[in-house]
Amino acid sequence: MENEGKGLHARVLESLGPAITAGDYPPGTVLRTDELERRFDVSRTVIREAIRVLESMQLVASRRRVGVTVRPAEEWNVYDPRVIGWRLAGRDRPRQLRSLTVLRSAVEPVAAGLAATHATPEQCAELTEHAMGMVATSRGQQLDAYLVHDTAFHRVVLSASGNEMFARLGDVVAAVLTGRTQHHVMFTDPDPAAVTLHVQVAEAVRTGDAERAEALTREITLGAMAELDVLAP
Amino acid sequence: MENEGKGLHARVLESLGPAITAGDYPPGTVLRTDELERRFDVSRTVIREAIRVLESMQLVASRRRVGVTVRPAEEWNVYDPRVIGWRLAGRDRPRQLRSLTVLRSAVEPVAAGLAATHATPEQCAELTEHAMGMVATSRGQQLDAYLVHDTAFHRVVLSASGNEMFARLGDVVAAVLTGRTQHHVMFTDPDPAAVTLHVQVAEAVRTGDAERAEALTREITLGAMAELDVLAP
DNA sequence: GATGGGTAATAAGTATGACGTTTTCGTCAC
DNA sequence: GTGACGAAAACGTCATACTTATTACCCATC
Repeated sequence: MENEGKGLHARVLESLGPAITAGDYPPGTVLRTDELERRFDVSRTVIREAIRVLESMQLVASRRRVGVTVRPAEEWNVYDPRVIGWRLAGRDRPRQLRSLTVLRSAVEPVAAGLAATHATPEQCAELTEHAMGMVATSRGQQLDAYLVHDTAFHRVVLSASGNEMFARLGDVVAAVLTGRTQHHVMFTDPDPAAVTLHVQVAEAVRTGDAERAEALTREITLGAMAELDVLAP
Repeated sequence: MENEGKGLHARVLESLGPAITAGDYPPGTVLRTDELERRFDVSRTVIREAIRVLESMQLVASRRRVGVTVRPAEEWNVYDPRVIGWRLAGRDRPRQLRSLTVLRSAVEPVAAGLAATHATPEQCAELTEHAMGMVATSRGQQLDAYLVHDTAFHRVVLSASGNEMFARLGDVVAAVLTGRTQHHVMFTDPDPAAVTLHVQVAEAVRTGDAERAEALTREITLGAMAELDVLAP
Protein backbone atom coordinates (compact mmCIF):
# COMPACT_ATOMS: atom_id res chain seq x y z
CA MET A 1 0.00 0.00 0.00
CA GLU A 2 1.07 3.58 -0.59
CA ASN A 3 -0.60 5.02 2.43
CA GLU A 4 2.53 6.70 3.74
CA GLY A 5 2.29 10.25 4.91
CA LYS A 6 -1.39 10.72 4.33
CA GLY A 7 -2.75 10.53 7.81
CA LEU A 8 -4.49 7.63 9.43
CA HIS A 9 -8.01 8.80 8.65
CA ALA A 10 -7.12 8.82 4.96
CA ARG A 11 -6.01 5.22 5.28
CA VAL A 12 -9.31 4.26 6.87
CA LEU A 13 -11.12 6.18 4.15
CA GLU A 14 -9.23 4.41 1.39
CA SER A 15 -10.36 1.14 2.88
CA LEU A 16 -13.98 1.89 3.68
CA GLY A 17 -14.76 4.07 0.66
CA PRO A 18 -13.99 1.50 -2.03
CA ALA A 19 -15.68 -1.22 -0.01
CA ILE A 20 -18.90 0.74 0.35
CA THR A 21 -19.02 1.96 -3.24
CA ALA A 22 -18.31 -1.57 -4.42
CA GLY A 23 -21.41 -2.69 -2.60
CA ASP A 24 -19.61 -4.84 -0.04
CA TYR A 25 -21.89 -3.35 2.57
CA PRO A 26 -25.52 -3.44 1.41
CA PRO A 27 -27.62 -0.37 2.15
CA GLY A 28 -28.72 -0.39 5.76
CA THR A 29 -25.61 -2.16 7.02
CA VAL A 30 -24.52 -0.66 10.33
CA LEU A 31 -20.90 -0.01 11.20
CA ARG A 32 -20.14 0.69 14.84
CA THR A 33 -17.26 3.00 15.56
CA ASP A 34 -15.78 0.86 18.33
CA GLU A 35 -15.74 -2.11 16.01
CA LEU A 36 -13.94 -0.06 13.36
CA GLU A 37 -11.49 1.13 16.04
CA ARG A 38 -10.44 -2.42 16.70
CA ARG A 39 -10.50 -3.41 13.05
CA PHE A 40 -8.12 -0.65 11.96
CA ASP A 41 -6.35 -0.40 15.32
CA VAL A 42 -6.71 3.35 15.51
CA SER A 43 -8.31 5.76 17.95
CA ARG A 44 -11.86 7.00 17.91
CA THR A 45 -10.70 10.39 16.67
CA VAL A 46 -9.43 8.84 13.46
CA ILE A 47 -12.50 6.69 12.87
CA ARG A 48 -14.82 9.58 13.56
CA GLU A 49 -13.05 11.86 11.10
CA ALA A 50 -13.20 9.20 8.42
CA ILE A 51 -16.89 8.71 9.13
CA ARG A 52 -17.49 12.45 8.84
CA VAL A 53 -15.98 12.44 5.37
CA LEU A 54 -17.98 9.39 4.27
CA GLU A 55 -21.03 11.15 5.66
CA SER A 56 -20.26 14.26 3.62
CA MET A 57 -20.18 12.05 0.53
CA GLN A 58 -23.60 10.73 1.52
CA LEU A 59 -22.19 7.22 1.58
CA VAL A 60 -23.23 6.72 5.19
CA ALA A 61 -25.45 8.34 7.79
CA SER A 62 -24.49 8.46 11.43
CA ARG A 63 -27.30 8.29 13.98
CA ARG A 64 -27.14 8.06 17.73
CA ARG A 65 -27.92 4.84 19.46
CA VAL A 66 -28.00 3.01 16.13
CA GLY A 67 -24.60 3.41 14.49
CA VAL A 68 -23.26 4.38 11.12
CA THR A 69 -25.59 3.06 8.44
CA VAL A 70 -24.68 2.64 4.79
CA ARG A 71 -26.94 4.65 2.52
CA PRO A 72 -28.42 3.36 -0.76
CA ALA A 73 -26.44 4.13 -3.90
CA GLU A 74 -29.04 6.58 -5.20
CA GLU A 75 -28.14 8.98 -2.41
CA TRP A 76 -24.37 8.98 -2.91
CA ASN A 77 -22.58 12.11 -4.06
CA VAL A 78 -21.67 10.52 -7.37
CA TYR A 79 -19.88 13.68 -8.51
CA ASP A 80 -17.34 13.49 -5.72
CA PRO A 81 -14.01 12.77 -7.44
CA ARG A 82 -13.10 10.19 -4.84
CA VAL A 83 -16.40 8.37 -5.21
CA ILE A 84 -15.92 8.34 -8.98
CA GLY A 85 -12.40 7.01 -8.55
CA TRP A 86 -13.47 4.29 -6.16
CA ARG A 87 -16.27 3.14 -8.41
CA LEU A 88 -14.04 3.14 -11.47
CA ALA A 89 -11.57 0.99 -9.60
CA GLY A 90 -14.20 -1.36 -8.28
CA ARG A 91 -16.75 -3.86 -9.32
CA ASP A 92 -19.22 -1.74 -11.25
CA ARG A 93 -16.58 -0.05 -13.32
CA PRO A 94 -18.51 -0.79 -16.56
CA ARG A 95 -21.64 0.84 -15.22
CA GLN A 96 -19.71 3.88 -14.02
CA LEU A 97 -17.89 4.16 -17.32
CA ARG A 98 -21.21 4.20 -19.15
CA SER A 99 -22.64 6.88 -16.88
CA LEU A 100 -19.61 9.08 -17.30
CA THR A 101 -19.48 8.63 -21.05
CA VAL A 102 -23.11 9.63 -21.36
CA LEU A 103 -22.51 12.64 -19.15
CA ARG A 104 -19.54 13.52 -21.28
CA SER A 105 -21.56 13.22 -24.47
CA ALA A 106 -24.01 15.74 -23.06
CA VAL A 107 -21.52 18.23 -21.73
CA GLU A 108 -18.60 18.31 -24.13
CA PRO A 109 -20.41 19.50 -27.26
CA VAL A 110 -21.92 22.41 -25.39
CA ALA A 111 -18.56 23.16 -23.82
CA ALA A 112 -16.91 23.18 -27.24
CA GLY A 113 -19.53 25.56 -28.54
CA LEU A 114 -18.88 27.93 -25.67
CA ALA A 115 -15.15 27.55 -26.10
CA ALA A 116 -15.46 28.80 -29.65
CA THR A 117 -16.59 32.17 -28.33
CA HIS A 118 -14.66 32.26 -25.06
CA ALA A 119 -11.28 30.66 -25.72
CA THR A 120 -8.22 32.84 -25.34
CA PRO A 121 -5.54 32.83 -28.06
CA GLU A 122 -3.33 30.80 -25.73
CA GLN A 123 -6.03 28.19 -25.32
CA CYS A 124 -6.55 28.04 -29.08
CA ALA A 125 -2.84 27.48 -29.49
CA GLU A 126 -2.85 24.70 -26.92
CA LEU A 127 -5.78 23.12 -28.69
CA THR A 128 -4.12 22.99 -32.10
CA GLU A 129 -0.90 21.88 -30.48
CA HIS A 130 -2.54 18.89 -28.84
CA ALA A 131 -4.53 18.11 -31.97
CA MET A 132 -1.25 18.03 -33.88
CA GLY A 133 0.20 15.85 -31.19
CA MET A 134 -2.68 13.44 -31.63
CA VAL A 135 -2.03 13.29 -35.35
CA ALA A 136 1.65 12.66 -34.78
CA THR A 137 1.07 9.83 -32.31
CA SER A 138 -1.95 8.24 -33.98
CA ARG A 139 0.04 5.56 -35.76
CA GLY A 140 2.44 2.89 -34.64
CA GLN A 141 1.27 1.87 -31.17
CA GLN A 142 2.02 5.12 -29.39
CA LEU A 143 -1.22 4.93 -27.49
CA ASP A 144 0.29 6.31 -24.28
CA ALA A 145 1.56 9.47 -25.93
CA TYR A 146 -1.70 9.76 -27.85
CA LEU A 147 -3.68 9.55 -24.64
CA VAL A 148 -1.71 12.41 -23.11
CA HIS A 149 -2.62 14.70 -25.97
CA ASP A 150 -6.19 13.48 -26.09
CA THR A 151 -6.88 14.16 -22.42
CA ALA A 152 -5.08 17.48 -22.58
CA PHE A 153 -7.15 18.47 -25.59
CA HIS A 154 -10.45 17.79 -23.89
CA ARG A 155 -9.30 19.40 -20.68
CA VAL A 156 -8.54 22.60 -22.56
CA VAL A 157 -11.93 22.53 -24.29
CA LEU A 158 -13.77 22.16 -20.98
CA SER A 159 -11.65 24.82 -19.38
CA ALA A 160 -12.00 27.22 -22.32
CA SER A 161 -15.77 27.00 -22.10
CA GLY A 162 -15.53 29.50 -19.28
CA ASN A 163 -17.95 27.49 -17.19
CA GLU A 164 -16.50 26.36 -13.88
CA MET A 165 -18.86 23.37 -13.69
CA PHE A 166 -17.64 22.15 -17.06
CA ALA A 167 -14.02 22.81 -16.20
CA ARG A 168 -14.27 20.56 -13.16
CA LEU A 169 -15.25 17.62 -15.39
CA GLY A 170 -11.75 17.50 -16.85
CA ASP A 171 -10.78 14.72 -14.50
CA VAL A 172 -13.89 12.76 -15.39
CA VAL A 173 -13.15 12.92 -19.10
CA ALA A 174 -9.55 12.01 -18.43
CA ALA A 175 -10.70 8.97 -16.49
CA VAL A 176 -13.01 7.90 -19.31
CA LEU A 177 -10.33 8.31 -21.95
CA THR A 178 -7.78 6.48 -19.85
CA GLY A 179 -10.24 3.68 -19.25
CA ARG A 180 -10.87 3.41 -22.96
CA THR A 181 -7.16 3.15 -23.76
CA GLN A 182 -6.60 0.54 -21.08
CA HIS A 183 -9.26 -1.69 -22.58
CA HIS A 184 -8.07 -1.17 -26.10
CA VAL A 185 -5.42 -3.80 -25.41
CA MET A 186 -2.77 -1.58 -26.93
CA PHE A 187 -2.94 -3.06 -30.38
CA THR A 188 -5.30 -1.06 -32.53
CA ASP A 189 -4.35 2.49 -33.37
CA PRO A 190 -6.93 5.24 -32.79
CA ASP A 191 -9.64 5.74 -35.37
CA PRO A 192 -8.22 8.16 -37.99
CA ALA A 193 -11.63 9.76 -38.38
CA ALA A 194 -11.64 10.68 -34.70
CA VAL A 195 -8.21 12.24 -35.01
CA THR A 196 -9.38 14.34 -37.93
CA LEU A 197 -12.40 15.47 -35.93
CA HIS A 198 -10.17 16.76 -33.16
CA VAL A 199 -8.13 18.78 -35.64
CA GLN A 200 -11.33 20.22 -37.04
CA VAL A 201 -12.65 21.08 -33.58
CA ALA A 202 -9.46 22.97 -32.83
CA GLU A 203 -9.90 24.88 -36.04
CA ALA A 204 -13.57 25.61 -35.40
CA VAL A 205 -12.79 26.94 -31.93
CA ARG A 206 -9.96 29.07 -33.29
CA THR A 207 -12.19 30.60 -35.96
CA GLY A 208 -14.99 31.13 -33.47
CA ASP A 209 -17.43 28.84 -35.25
CA ALA A 210 -19.50 27.73 -32.26
CA GLU A 211 -22.05 25.66 -34.13
CA ARG A 212 -19.40 23.75 -36.00
CA ALA A 213 -17.34 23.16 -32.87
CA GLU A 214 -20.40 21.81 -31.13
CA ALA A 215 -21.44 19.55 -34.00
CA LEU A 216 -17.95 18.14 -34.46
CA THR A 217 -17.54 17.46 -30.75
CA ARG A 218 -20.91 15.76 -30.76
CA GLU A 219 -19.58 13.45 -33.43
CA ILE A 220 -16.57 12.66 -31.27
CA THR A 221 -18.68 11.82 -28.25
CA LEU A 222 -21.06 9.80 -30.39
CA GLY A 223 -18.07 7.73 -31.39
CA ALA A 224 -17.21 7.25 -27.73
CA MET A 225 -20.77 6.11 -27.08
CA ALA A 226 -20.55 3.63 -29.93
CA GLU A 227 -17.40 2.11 -28.49
CA LEU A 228 -19.19 1.61 -25.23
CA ASP A 229 -20.80 -1.74 -25.95
CA VAL A 230 -17.40 -3.27 -26.58
CA LEU A 231 -15.80 -1.39 -23.74
CA ALA A 232 -18.28 -1.76 -20.88
CA PRO A 233 -20.55 -4.73 -21.54
CA MET B 1 -30.67 30.13 13.69
CA GLU B 2 -32.14 26.71 13.08
CA ASN B 3 -29.10 24.76 14.12
CA GLU B 4 -30.90 22.73 16.72
CA GLY B 5 -30.28 19.04 16.86
CA LYS B 6 -27.68 18.86 14.14
CA GLY B 7 -24.51 18.44 16.07
CA LEU B 8 -21.92 21.05 16.82
CA HIS B 9 -19.67 20.28 13.88
CA ALA B 10 -22.57 20.93 11.52
CA ARG B 11 -23.04 24.31 13.14
CA VAL B 12 -19.39 25.17 12.57
CA LEU B 13 -19.69 23.93 9.00
CA GLU B 14 -22.72 26.08 8.33
CA SER B 15 -20.74 29.06 9.45
CA LEU B 16 -17.40 28.43 7.76
CA GLY B 17 -18.73 26.92 4.52
CA PRO B 18 -20.80 29.91 3.39
CA ALA B 19 -18.05 32.29 4.48
CA ILE B 20 -15.40 30.52 2.45
CA THR B 21 -17.52 30.03 -0.66
CA ALA B 22 -18.57 33.66 -0.46
CA GLY B 23 -14.93 34.63 -0.68
CA ASP B 24 -14.71 36.10 2.81
CA TYR B 25 -11.41 34.29 3.19
CA PRO B 26 -9.22 34.85 0.13
CA PRO B 27 -7.27 31.83 -1.15
CA GLY B 28 -4.25 31.23 1.01
CA THR B 29 -5.86 32.51 4.19
CA VAL B 30 -4.86 30.35 7.12
CA LEU B 31 -7.26 29.31 9.84
CA ARG B 32 -5.74 27.89 13.01
CA THR B 33 -7.74 25.26 14.82
CA ASP B 34 -7.15 26.72 18.28
CA GLU B 35 -8.38 30.07 17.08
CA LEU B 36 -11.53 28.44 15.69
CA GLU B 37 -11.97 26.60 19.00
CA ARG B 38 -12.19 29.88 20.84
CA ARG B 39 -14.25 31.54 18.14
CA PHE B 40 -16.98 28.91 18.20
CA ASP B 41 -16.41 27.90 21.81
CA VAL B 42 -16.25 24.22 21.03
CA SER B 43 -13.66 21.52 21.47
CA ARG B 44 -10.90 20.50 19.08
CA THR B 45 -12.85 17.37 18.21
CA VAL B 46 -15.65 19.42 16.75
CA ILE B 47 -13.40 21.82 14.86
CA ARG B 48 -11.32 19.01 13.46
CA GLU B 49 -14.36 17.16 12.14
CA ALA B 50 -15.68 20.28 10.48
CA ILE B 51 -12.26 20.87 8.93
CA ARG B 52 -12.20 17.31 7.62
CA VAL B 53 -15.48 17.91 5.81
CA LEU B 54 -14.34 21.23 4.36
CA GLU B 55 -11.19 19.44 3.27
CA SER B 56 -13.22 16.74 1.54
CA MET B 57 -14.99 19.50 -0.39
CA GLN B 58 -11.58 20.82 -1.40
CA LEU B 59 -12.45 24.15 0.17
CA VAL B 60 -9.43 24.02 2.47
CA ALA B 61 -6.20 22.08 2.84
CA SER B 62 -4.77 21.20 6.22
CA ARG B 63 -0.98 21.12 6.51
CA ARG B 64 1.20 20.62 9.53
CA ARG B 65 3.04 23.53 11.03
CA VAL B 66 1.18 25.92 8.76
CA GLY B 67 -2.54 25.55 9.50
CA VAL B 68 -5.70 25.16 7.51
CA THR B 69 -5.37 27.13 4.29
CA VAL B 70 -8.25 28.18 2.08
CA ARG B 71 -7.93 26.81 -1.44
CA PRO B 72 -8.61 28.79 -4.63
CA ALA B 73 -12.12 28.51 -6.04
CA GLU B 74 -10.98 26.54 -9.08
CA GLU B 75 -10.19 23.60 -6.84
CA TRP B 76 -13.49 23.46 -4.97
CA ASN B 77 -15.81 20.50 -5.40
CA VAL B 78 -18.41 22.63 -7.12
CA TYR B 79 -20.73 19.65 -7.56
CA ASP B 80 -21.10 19.12 -3.83
CA PRO B 81 -24.73 19.94 -3.04
CA ARG B 82 -23.74 21.91 0.02
CA VAL B 83 -21.21 23.98 -1.88
CA ILE B 84 -23.85 24.69 -4.51
CA GLY B 85 -26.31 25.67 -1.83
CA TRP B 86 -23.86 27.95 -0.06
CA ARG B 87 -22.88 29.70 -3.27
CA LEU B 88 -26.48 30.15 -4.31
CA ALA B 89 -27.21 31.73 -0.96
CA GLY B 90 -24.16 33.94 -1.05
CA ARG B 91 -22.59 36.78 -2.89
CA ASP B 92 -21.88 35.22 -6.26
CA ARG B 93 -25.35 33.81 -6.63
CA PRO B 94 -25.70 35.29 -10.14
CA ARG B 95 -22.50 33.65 -11.31
CA GLN B 96 -23.52 30.32 -9.82
CA LEU B 97 -26.97 30.57 -11.36
CA ARG B 98 -25.41 31.11 -14.77
CA SER B 99 -23.09 28.14 -14.38
CA LEU B 100 -25.90 25.87 -13.34
CA THR B 101 -28.22 27.03 -16.09
CA VAL B 102 -25.56 26.36 -18.70
CA LEU B 103 -24.92 22.93 -17.21
CA ARG B 104 -28.62 22.30 -17.27
CA SER B 105 -28.88 23.34 -20.89
CA ALA B 106 -26.26 20.77 -21.75
CA VAL B 107 -27.62 17.90 -19.71
CA GLU B 108 -31.39 18.09 -19.87
CA PRO B 109 -31.89 17.68 -23.61
CA VAL B 110 -29.75 14.55 -23.64
CA ALA B 111 -31.55 13.30 -20.55
CA ALA B 112 -34.91 13.84 -22.23
CA GLY B 113 -33.75 11.93 -25.29
CA LEU B 114 -32.72 9.00 -23.12
CA ALA B 115 -35.93 9.23 -21.15
CA ALA B 116 -37.88 8.71 -24.35
CA THR B 117 -36.42 5.25 -24.66
CA HIS B 118 -36.01 4.36 -20.98
CA ALA B 119 -39.01 5.85 -19.18
CA THR B 120 -41.37 3.44 -17.46
CA PRO B 121 -45.12 3.81 -18.00
CA GLU B 122 -45.37 5.18 -14.46
CA GLN B 123 -42.79 7.84 -15.23
CA CYS B 124 -44.62 8.76 -18.44
CA ALA B 125 -47.79 9.14 -16.42
CA GLU B 126 -46.07 11.37 -13.89
CA LEU B 127 -44.67 13.44 -16.70
CA THR B 128 -48.02 14.13 -18.35
CA GLU B 129 -49.58 14.68 -14.96
CA HIS B 130 -47.11 17.41 -14.07
CA ALA B 131 -47.31 18.91 -17.54
CA MET B 132 -51.06 19.15 -17.06
CA GLY B 133 -50.47 20.67 -13.65
CA MET B 134 -48.29 23.29 -15.25
CA VAL B 135 -51.02 24.13 -17.72
CA ALA B 136 -53.58 24.39 -14.95
CA THR B 137 -51.45 26.71 -12.84
CA SER B 138 -49.93 28.79 -15.62
CA ARG B 139 -52.41 31.64 -15.29
CA GLY B 140 -53.49 33.86 -12.47
CA GLN B 141 -50.42 34.25 -10.25
CA GLN B 142 -50.18 30.67 -9.07
CA LEU B 143 -46.43 30.69 -9.48
CA ASP B 144 -45.82 28.62 -6.36
CA ALA B 145 -48.02 25.77 -7.51
CA TYR B 146 -46.59 26.09 -11.00
CA LEU B 147 -43.06 25.79 -9.64
CA VAL B 148 -43.92 22.57 -7.84
CA HIS B 149 -45.05 20.95 -11.06
CA ASP B 150 -42.18 22.41 -13.04
CA THR B 151 -39.48 21.07 -10.73
CA ALA B 152 -41.22 17.73 -10.42
CA PHE B 153 -41.44 17.49 -14.20
CA HIS B 154 -37.73 18.03 -14.72
CA ARG B 155 -36.86 15.75 -11.85
CA VAL B 156 -38.79 12.93 -13.48
CA VAL B 157 -37.10 13.56 -16.84
CA LEU B 158 -33.64 13.40 -15.28
CA SER B 159 -34.55 10.35 -13.30
CA ALA B 160 -36.18 8.58 -16.26
CA SER B 161 -33.01 9.02 -18.30
CA GLY B 162 -31.69 6.00 -16.46
CA ASN B 163 -28.37 7.73 -15.87
CA GLU B 164 -27.48 8.08 -12.21
CA MET B 165 -25.29 11.12 -12.88
CA PHE B 166 -28.20 12.91 -14.54
CA ALA B 167 -30.62 11.85 -11.85
CA ARG B 168 -28.46 13.47 -9.18
CA LEU B 169 -28.82 16.83 -10.92
CA GLY B 170 -32.47 17.02 -9.95
CA ASP B 171 -31.67 19.23 -6.99
CA VAL B 172 -29.58 21.51 -9.16
CA VAL B 173 -32.39 22.03 -11.64
CA ALA B 174 -34.82 22.55 -8.80
CA ALA B 175 -32.54 25.23 -7.38
CA VAL B 176 -32.32 26.97 -10.74
CA LEU B 177 -36.06 26.92 -11.28
CA THR B 178 -36.72 28.13 -7.76
CA GLY B 179 -34.21 30.91 -8.22
CA ARG B 180 -35.91 31.94 -11.42
CA THR B 181 -39.33 32.11 -9.78
CA GLN B 182 -38.00 34.11 -6.86
CA HIS B 183 -36.63 36.75 -9.17
CA HIS B 184 -39.72 36.85 -11.29
CA VAL B 185 -41.27 39.07 -8.63
CA MET B 186 -44.45 37.04 -8.72
CA PHE B 187 -46.24 39.19 -11.20
CA THR B 188 -45.78 37.83 -14.69
CA ASP B 189 -47.28 34.45 -15.46
CA PRO B 190 -45.06 31.81 -17.07
CA ASP B 191 -44.47 32.01 -20.81
CA PRO B 192 -47.32 30.06 -22.48
CA ALA B 193 -44.91 28.80 -25.13
CA ALA B 194 -42.77 27.18 -22.43
CA VAL B 195 -45.80 25.48 -20.95
CA THR B 196 -46.73 24.08 -24.34
CA LEU B 197 -43.21 22.80 -24.79
CA HIS B 198 -43.42 20.84 -21.57
CA VAL B 199 -46.66 19.21 -22.67
CA GLN B 200 -45.03 18.28 -25.95
CA VAL B 201 -41.97 16.85 -24.22
CA ALA B 202 -44.19 14.65 -22.10
CA GLU B 203 -45.89 13.44 -25.25
CA ALA B 204 -42.61 12.84 -27.07
CA VAL B 205 -41.26 10.80 -24.16
CA ARG B 206 -44.48 8.81 -23.96
CA THR B 207 -44.39 7.97 -27.66
CA GLY B 208 -40.68 7.16 -27.50
CA ASP B 209 -39.65 9.91 -29.89
CA ALA B 210 -36.14 10.54 -28.58
CA GLU B 211 -35.09 13.11 -31.16
CA ARG B 212 -38.20 15.15 -30.65
CA ALA B 213 -37.93 14.99 -26.86
CA GLU B 214 -34.35 16.17 -27.06
CA ALA B 215 -35.08 19.01 -29.48
CA LEU B 216 -38.06 20.23 -27.48
CA THR B 217 -36.13 20.16 -24.23
CA ARG B 218 -33.32 22.04 -25.91
CA GLU B 219 -35.84 24.74 -26.73
CA ILE B 220 -36.90 24.89 -23.10
CA THR B 221 -33.36 25.26 -21.84
CA LEU B 222 -32.60 27.82 -24.54
CA GLY B 223 -35.45 29.83 -23.12
CA ALA B 224 -33.93 29.54 -19.67
CA MET B 225 -30.61 30.75 -21.05
CA ALA B 226 -32.32 33.72 -22.66
CA GLU B 227 -33.88 34.72 -19.35
CA LEU B 228 -30.47 34.69 -17.79
CA ASP B 229 -29.41 38.20 -18.63
CA VAL B 230 -32.38 39.61 -16.82
CA LEU B 231 -32.11 37.12 -14.03
CA ALA B 232 -28.40 37.07 -13.20
CA PRO B 233 -26.76 40.25 -14.47
C1' DG C 1 -54.17 -9.37 25.25
C1' DA C 2 -53.24 -4.79 23.60
C1' DT C 3 -51.61 -0.28 24.86
C1' DG C 4 -49.02 3.15 26.97
C1' DG C 5 -45.50 5.13 29.67
C1' DG C 6 -41.37 5.05 32.09
C1' DT C 7 -36.75 3.43 32.59
C1' DA C 8 -32.41 1.45 31.51
C1' DA C 9 -29.09 0.26 28.06
C1' DT C 10 -26.55 1.66 24.06
C1' DA C 11 -23.81 4.03 20.79
C1' DA C 12 -22.70 8.31 19.04
C1' DG C 13 -21.38 13.25 20.46
C1' DT C 14 -18.37 16.29 23.12
C1' DA C 15 -14.55 17.76 26.08
C1' DT C 16 -9.86 17.60 27.67
C1' DG C 17 -5.03 16.65 28.53
C1' DA C 18 -1.04 14.49 26.95
C1' DC C 19 2.09 13.18 23.56
C1' DG C 20 3.84 12.43 18.66
C1' DT C 21 5.18 14.23 14.12
C1' DT C 22 6.15 17.08 10.47
C1' DT C 23 7.44 21.33 8.58
C1' DT C 24 9.32 25.75 8.87
C1' DC C 25 12.37 29.13 10.32
C1' DG C 26 16.10 31.00 12.74
C1' DT C 27 20.60 30.61 14.42
C1' DC C 28 25.21 29.38 14.44
C1' DA C 29 29.31 27.62 12.75
C1' DC C 30 32.07 27.18 8.80
C1' DG D 1 27.03 33.26 1.72
C1' DT D 2 26.02 28.53 2.62
C1' DG D 3 25.14 24.69 5.15
C1' DA D 4 23.48 22.02 8.92
C1' DC D 5 21.52 21.70 13.21
C1' DG D 6 17.89 22.56 16.50
C1' DA D 7 13.84 24.65 18.46
C1' DA D 8 9.21 26.09 17.95
C1' DA D 9 4.65 25.86 15.96
C1' DA D 10 0.88 23.76 14.21
C1' DC D 11 -1.64 19.75 13.12
C1' DG D 12 -2.13 14.50 14.11
C1' DT D 13 -3.05 10.84 17.26
C1' DC D 14 -4.31 8.63 21.52
C1' DA D 15 -6.79 7.63 25.82
C1' DT D 16 -10.38 8.65 28.87
C1' DA D 17 -14.18 10.60 30.97
C1' DC D 18 -18.50 12.42 30.50
C1' DT D 19 -22.97 13.86 27.96
C1' DT D 20 -27.01 13.12 25.25
C1' DA D 21 -30.27 11.28 22.20
C1' DT D 22 -32.67 7.10 20.87
C1' DT D 23 -34.13 2.71 21.13
C1' DA D 24 -35.94 -1.26 23.27
C1' DC D 25 -37.64 -3.53 26.92
C1' DC D 26 -40.46 -4.19 30.91
C1' DC D 27 -44.22 -3.44 33.63
C1' DA D 28 -48.47 -1.50 34.87
C1' DT D 29 -52.84 -0.35 33.31
C1' DC D 30 -56.94 -0.63 30.59
